[in-house]
Amino acid sequence: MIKGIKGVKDILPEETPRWRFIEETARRWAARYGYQEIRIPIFEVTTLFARSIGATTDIVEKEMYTFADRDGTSLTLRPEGTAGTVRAFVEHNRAADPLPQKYFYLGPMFRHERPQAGRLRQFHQFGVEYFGTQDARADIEVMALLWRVLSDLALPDLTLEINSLGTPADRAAYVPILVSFLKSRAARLCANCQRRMETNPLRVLDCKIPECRAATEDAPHLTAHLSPQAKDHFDLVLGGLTALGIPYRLNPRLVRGLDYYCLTAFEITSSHLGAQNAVGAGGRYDGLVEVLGGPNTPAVGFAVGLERISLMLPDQTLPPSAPSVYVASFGSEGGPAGVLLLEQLRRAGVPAQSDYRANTLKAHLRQADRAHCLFAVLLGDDEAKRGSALVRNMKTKVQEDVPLSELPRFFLTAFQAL
RNA sequence: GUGGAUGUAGCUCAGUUGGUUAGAGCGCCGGAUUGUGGAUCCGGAGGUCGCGGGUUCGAAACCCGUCAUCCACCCCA
Repeated sequence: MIKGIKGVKDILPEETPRWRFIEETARRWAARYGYQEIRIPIFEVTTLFARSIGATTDIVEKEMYTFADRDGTSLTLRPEGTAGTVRAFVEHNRAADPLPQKYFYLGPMFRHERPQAGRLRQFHQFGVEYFGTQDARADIEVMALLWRVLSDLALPDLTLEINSLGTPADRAAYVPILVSFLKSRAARLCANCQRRMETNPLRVLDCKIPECRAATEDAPHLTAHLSPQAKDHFDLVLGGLTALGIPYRLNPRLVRGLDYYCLTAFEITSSHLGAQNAVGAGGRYDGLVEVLGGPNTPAVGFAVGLERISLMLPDQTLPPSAPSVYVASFGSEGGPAGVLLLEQLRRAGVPAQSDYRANTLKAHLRQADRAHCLFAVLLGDDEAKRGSALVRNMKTKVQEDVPLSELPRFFLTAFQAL
């Protein structure tokens, strides 16, 4: 038996309604905030990701699905959506069009990791990118949009954590201060953090090991070393969140993994997700457009994991499924009449189904029950002869005789009344 | 890439110190009710016991290997 690829899941019909609901909610809120959909390719030239995400990040170093095209060009399945969106922005010279520009995307991403709860090799993200202003209100808007989507979905126990990574210059000035502090505590740090001290000192602050956290308890905070501009920006962002009634928690240890972030960095976590507790994350990446060959264009954005949302989405949040009619036709005259009726109902816009295997009324009604149909149309030879059918309300069991020609209108009005 | 747990019917799981034709519940199909669903009762279909090797008179069970899934580490959405 040929099986699916490790970490790549089928989304079966039982689950597609919840996915559609999540996607529709995301689209609805994106539209309300004035974001337009962009559809970018699922694969790109490898160097795009290496350059934008950062050559030394885990994603680029060991998690990309990379393969050679026939001419030898190295291609990669997209591990995230920002790189492609920015590439499209630059390639189509969108910066020449009026700014700001606000995009959203929705779709599969690929990372070669060991699967785990809330982590797959093909997973799905909803993300937005706001191009063209450094104004803190853009940061606020993006976070508000994310908060609204997740709140609308009634996801439990969400926390918005926020930090400022400062400007690149701020970080350059801060890192030596942090490193010298870490060196003084090196003995108390785990082996990983000892290594991270060299490769990515900021990450040491985000280590989950209690000993490391204790050792870095009184580490100097980046937020205490912000330039005046960065500090102002951060204060405006926090003030804006408060004004909009969006609760947040300052997390000076929060560091985003991707190279391109600056200033605002945020993450929404939930305690209902197991070890992978981040639902979504984002931040500002003012330098990225330029890095990818475009004009200097500030930008903010976020991405959320749809699998992680789905894991948390309470069933009660889902809207009820669309009402449907079951056609229970049988007999030498009822059978053919049922086939016609099915087609007429469907063409009139009434969802209608039947089971062609069923030969008895009992079998038909069992199917109607199982399919949760609101009505069953009982159509045997007697009914076919007189040109009508019995409409049975599956809940109340009340039956009434309705002429065949009037059935489409009958159901349209019945469904409208729901 | 590392560690741990688990692989028996479509699903959830039993299966005694190794011992005949491998079981249950749910689900599915049919009957009891020759034109009325869900409940009940009865019957039926459905299995390379993950795969390969080994030990043994005999393996679902024990050993080795392998694959897969899940969870965790790493990292991240």
